[in-house]
Formats: sequence, structure tokens, C-alpha cells
Amino acid sequence: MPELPEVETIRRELAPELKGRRVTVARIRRRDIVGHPTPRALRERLKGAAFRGLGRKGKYLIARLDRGRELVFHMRLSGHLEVVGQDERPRFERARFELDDGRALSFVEPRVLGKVYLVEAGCYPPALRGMQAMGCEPVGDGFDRAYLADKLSGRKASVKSLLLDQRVCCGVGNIYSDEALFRARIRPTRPAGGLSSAEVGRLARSLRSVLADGIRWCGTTLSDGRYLRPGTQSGGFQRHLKVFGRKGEKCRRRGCGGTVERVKMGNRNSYYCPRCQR
DNA sequence: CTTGTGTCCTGTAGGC
DNA sequence: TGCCTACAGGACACAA
Repeated sequence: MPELPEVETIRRELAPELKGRRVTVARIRRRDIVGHPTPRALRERLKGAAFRGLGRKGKYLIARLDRGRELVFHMRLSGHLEVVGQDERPRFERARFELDDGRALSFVEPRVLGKVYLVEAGCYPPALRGMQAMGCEPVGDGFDRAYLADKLSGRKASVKSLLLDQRVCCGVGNIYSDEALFRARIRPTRPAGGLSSAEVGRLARSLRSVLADGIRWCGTTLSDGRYLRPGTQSGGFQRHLKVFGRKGEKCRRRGCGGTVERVKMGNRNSYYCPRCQR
């Protein structure tokens, strides 16, 4: 499930491949993969488009094109991007952008929940309003205790559910929110507004550090292999997970001896150590 | 406005 | 062996 560190890794590894390239032909294998405009309009407008750079906002990957346009990708749960040779066609390829060097950018998304959008920069359609409403990035400027306190204060919802809210912590998903809460020693079920100032400070710092570590290790590839880097290598952060996916296993904090538990909140799982996290 | 729930989608794991 | 169900989960629509 690509979250901020995974999308950032894709951005860094794809950028040199796309530099100076043009799209010759866009092929849409599954219509539902196109979020805006229509598959036909996207195909027509993309013909000959040149890549100018690769950016990222939260979990969105943004390819800047010529004439002020942007090709925006969202991987959702299982998407990934890779540059492949002419004759290579990855399984679950949903869209393919042939490049002028004979290779192709392939958008692979087994579950077809991901989307690709072609838009005018700064003029986003309703389908992308989530991207505009996004809050501060935990890896960027302005994400500190004061910012987080403002977002969490007075809220009765669980701190976990608010960390997943992209208007609060853009780029954070299920894995990194659980890991950040572990580092901050806070239970995911705690009402957000009930955190002390010190806890909010710890949480802000933990989010920054866990995402930075995720980027350093090129993201998290779970045993299901849902996330892969553009060269189809695995990330490395799964080796550093303290709680996520470790239900029933021993807490990794030295001298703790607790057992990781899993709670279902809404329809998603949260993992935590009941001894370390209060 | 806030909060919780259901839905999208499809491959895979696990049960029987 | 093979079928069937539950599950994964980010974002959003919608209800209370």
C-alpha cells in the first residue's frame, strides 16, 4: 500500500528514467483506471507530451508535462509504476505510456482502485479535490507540535483515524501511522483531543522520523508484495517494523516483553503494544 | 462541522 | 482438489 515513503521512492527512481522523454502513445487497458478526463481525451491530449519533472503531494505522484499540464497518479492499495521494454507487458498493467526511446511507462494496479488523471496545473477537477485539501506533510516544513495540536484539539475521534485523514497528515497511511504511534508510545484508540501537549509533541516528532526512515529504506514491501519499486525490487523498511502486522509476536522494545495486539477500528486494523503504548 | 459506516475492486489466503 | 468466503485498505459518499 504505497504511502508517502513508497511514493517518494517511486518518484526518485522514476525521475531519471522519464527525464527528457516524450509520450508517443497512451494505451488504456482498463477504462476505470482513468480518473480525469475520459480515456479517449486522455489518449488524445497525451500524444507527444513531454515530461518536465516529477513531483509528489502526499500519496499523489505528479508528472509535470509541457504546456502546463500534469499527469497525476494515485496508487491506492496495490499500484506501482515501472519503465519497461517494448515487449514487456507486466501482469495487471492497466495503462501504458509508450515513450520516444522505445520503452514504456507501465501503470500496474491489480485492484483497479488506483487512478491516473490528466489535468491543467492548478486547475483540478472535482475528482482531485482531495489533493487540494491536503494538510502539511510530516516530512516538510510546518509540521510540528503546534500544527498537530491545532488539528487534534477538541476532536473526539481516535488519534489513529485522524492520522489517516489526509487533511491532517498528508501521505500517512495504515503502516506508518501505527509505527509512529508506537514510537510516540500512544495507543491508536485514544481520543485525539485527549492527548497531552507532550504526547502531541512526541507524535509529531515520531511521524517525521518514521516517514524519513521509510524513505531511507525505500519503503515497505510486505510479504504480499503489493508495493514494489520501479525496478521491481522490494523496499527495506519491513525489516524495521515494530508493530504493524505483528499480532501475537513479542514487542521489539528491549526489556518490554509485551505482545503486539491488533484492534479493528472501523474497517481497518491497528497494531500496538499494550505495554509500551498508553 | 464531526464522526462512523459502507462501497469501490480483485487477487489471494485460508477454511472446509 | 476445488470451491467459497473473508480480507486487504485509501478515499470518498453518505447518514446520523
